[in-house]
Amino acid sequence: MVPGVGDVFRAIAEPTRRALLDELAERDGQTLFDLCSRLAVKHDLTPTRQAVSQHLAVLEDAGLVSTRREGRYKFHRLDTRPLRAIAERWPVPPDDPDDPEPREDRP
Amino acid sequence: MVPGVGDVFRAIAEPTRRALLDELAERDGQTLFDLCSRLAVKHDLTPTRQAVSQHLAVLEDAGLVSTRREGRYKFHRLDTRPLRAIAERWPVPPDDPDDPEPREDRP
DNA sequence: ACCATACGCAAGTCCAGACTTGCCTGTCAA
DNA sequence: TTGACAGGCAAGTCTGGACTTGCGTATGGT
Repeated sequence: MVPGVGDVFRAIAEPTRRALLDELAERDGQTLFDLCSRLAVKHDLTPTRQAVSQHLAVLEDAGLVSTRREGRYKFHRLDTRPLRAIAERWPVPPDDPDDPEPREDRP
Repeated sequence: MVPGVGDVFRAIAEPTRRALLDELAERDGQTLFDLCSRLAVKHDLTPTRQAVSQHLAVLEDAGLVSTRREGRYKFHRLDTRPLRAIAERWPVPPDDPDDPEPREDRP
């Protein structure tokens, strides 16, 4: 498929998909089953294998994940470059330490 | 409401809301009606006033838009700081010019 | 007082998309 | 070949959320 960059924004709108990106950021080249078990153990997420597979497809569509087949395995790799479009679209001012502003809710 | 930063990711997943952010990035302090007409003229989007109002509420929830009441007017202001969480969560490598990678689909 | 303006609230409709279920294909090892 | 394993495909369910409709509430002008 020619990368029309199937909506990066929509891709990262889903918590499970964000967790998948987190996992891949920590360790590249994981398989579908690897990611399934890591989601369960580290994120308390227990979607079915097919659900995860569909999420990975969305991420791949968005260009955020690239894959490499090897025998019966399919390895997944994170590609953060599409995220650059966000930073470029709405430039963020430099961080101001004493600025009581919302922080993200991650563990 | 205490800013739990009501999902910044979900907020920017919607095309109309992204257009609203674009408008506010270009000109701060616009009212609901201002934004409605600009959406129509510049983005070919014609949602009803209520739809836009609801979108703005979502953006405000996410901390991406702050508001200031003045008489019967309510002015909206863009705040990109919550977007910093995205850049920090998945660091983007420095730009490599000869790198045939997806670009965004904006006009 | 009156009316237009600027906006909010609440209930209802409707569809994209997240998730499941069931079955199928391909790969490797014994 | 047989079985286990890694993954894909397709159809169906169901819920969140985008959008509309209709009415209500302030504010400001004349």
